Amino acid sequence: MTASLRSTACNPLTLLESSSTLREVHQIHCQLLVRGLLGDPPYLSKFVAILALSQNNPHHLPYSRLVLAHSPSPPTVFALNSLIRAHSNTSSDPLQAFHFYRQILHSPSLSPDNYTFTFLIRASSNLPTAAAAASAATHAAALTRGHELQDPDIVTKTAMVGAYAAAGEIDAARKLFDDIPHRDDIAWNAMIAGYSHVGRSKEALELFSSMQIVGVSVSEATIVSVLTACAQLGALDQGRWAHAYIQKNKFQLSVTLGTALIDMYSKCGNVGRAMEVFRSMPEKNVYTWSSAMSGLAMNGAGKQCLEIFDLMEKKELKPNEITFVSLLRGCSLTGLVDKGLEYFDSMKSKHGIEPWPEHYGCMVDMYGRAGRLEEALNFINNMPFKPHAGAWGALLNACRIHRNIELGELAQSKIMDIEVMNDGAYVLLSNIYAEFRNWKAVSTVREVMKGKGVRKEPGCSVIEVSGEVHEFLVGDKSHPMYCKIEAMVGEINGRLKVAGYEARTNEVFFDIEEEEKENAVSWHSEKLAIAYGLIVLNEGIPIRIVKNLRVCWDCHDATKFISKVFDREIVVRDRNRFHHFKDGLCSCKDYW
DNA sequence: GTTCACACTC
Repeated sequence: MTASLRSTACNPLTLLESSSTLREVHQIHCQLLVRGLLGDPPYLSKFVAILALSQNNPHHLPYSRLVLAHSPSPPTVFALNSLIRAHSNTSSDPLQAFHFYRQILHSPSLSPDNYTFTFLIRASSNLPTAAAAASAATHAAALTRGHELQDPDIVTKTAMVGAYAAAGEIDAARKLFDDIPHRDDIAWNAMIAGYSHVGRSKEALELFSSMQIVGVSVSEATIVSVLTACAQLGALDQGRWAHAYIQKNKFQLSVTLGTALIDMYSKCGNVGRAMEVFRSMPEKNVYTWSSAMSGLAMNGAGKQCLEIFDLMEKKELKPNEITFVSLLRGCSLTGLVDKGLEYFDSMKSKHGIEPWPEHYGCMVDMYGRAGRLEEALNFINNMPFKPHAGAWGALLNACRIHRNIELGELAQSKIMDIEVMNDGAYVLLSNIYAEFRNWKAVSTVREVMKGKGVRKEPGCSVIEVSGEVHEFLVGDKSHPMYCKIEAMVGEINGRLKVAGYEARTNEVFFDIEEEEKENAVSWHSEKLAIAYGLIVLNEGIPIRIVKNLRVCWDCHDATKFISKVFDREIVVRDRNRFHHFKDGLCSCKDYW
């Protein structure tokens, strides 16, 4: 042993930080007892804190609780704060944090401080339900105001902004944020992250530009949230800008930042660039690999997705559940059924990972898309737990693709047993009836929906033009350039007709309100967005659209024609994958 | 001490 190592070893607490087995911890604990160091409350607190926050072994946290419970001297706020922090970070039971909080409140000699509240708020935001988290956050806020903490510091307030956002109370978070007198960069980051997190991406980007106008410094965390927002919106221009910002300001390409970049490029349809980032990253973790795989899968590069996974195995990196969701989706979207089954079986046998309902859903989807409906049904019937709505949903979607009414009706009724208000299930079933031109059945489904108060989620498409995001809804007339857009849709329809395109109206009859039925085909939101793109984007610039729902057959056909007739590349990201349209063809090969 | 990354039948 070298001299420097020996001197480190002399400090038991330093040694404790790297201990990964309970045996080592026992030895250090004994040593401290023998040397009488634990009689000193600050020393004891430090011991408890290091142990509680150690990520080396899941048994360290319970052990730290025992140490504190059996100590002769009363706990300090520091020790209890550390336990609250430990339970707010990693514990699967954040409610435990409140147990230690009560201990502070009940002790006559202790009172909570700003640290206590910061960690408690963090614990609140990790509670399982949004309602619980919201009420806990409110509680913490009330306590903070009622307490001698008349003026909670900016750290506590920032944590509260994050807690409200995590609870889905984003407007309450914004109110808190606006009330912080001297907002620092971290407070701005928390608010931007909050918007990104709940999917209010446009507001995230708007707040980011205000942040720059005010002149607050931009950090890695800011850019990560901005990239997340760009990914959700499919805002490639702004995402590229953020990437350039990273390079110009010489930010280190950390694992988090690189992963966010991969995700952004993938979700903006530029998977080639995503893979360049992936290859250039000096350090990667399971998030990085999973993101790359998911990006390849959603862009239809199933083979490469599998290659990445094989490479990961070769490097003996441990995949997690999400890696397998990405992998199985890759297999599913490219029709690699047998390979998919092999991977699915290897989850348990080779990697010791118990499949989630989502993995079963992917398998059902995989068999179903391939037209192997009986096997898909078998897979559902042999699930080790009660099939969730998603498994039946995958089957129902397969029944739509492969036109199977009987099985479709079964799947739909199973979904109704689980989720009465599942609008997607009604729409899929009615689309199956429509394929068979059974309008009576279509209108029955419609009546049932009406009777139960189920509404179809409205279609919405967004397009980014020179860094600005434009949103279109079905039949939306609110855009300032609506007149020109309307004229362009007319031109599109005219030129498509000449080119031999015929509208398929089967599916759309159900999609919109009765009175709009006539024009429905022309007015699906992506058509408005494409028309707008044709008006404002110069020739040769691809039109990129992001849609919240699945593309309907008609729009898919029409977009193929548009790509040929207008000689324009069109990239559409629908609810779960990309369609790259060029010269009258689509990258999905009509398989989605 | 506070802010940041992967998926999900649709």
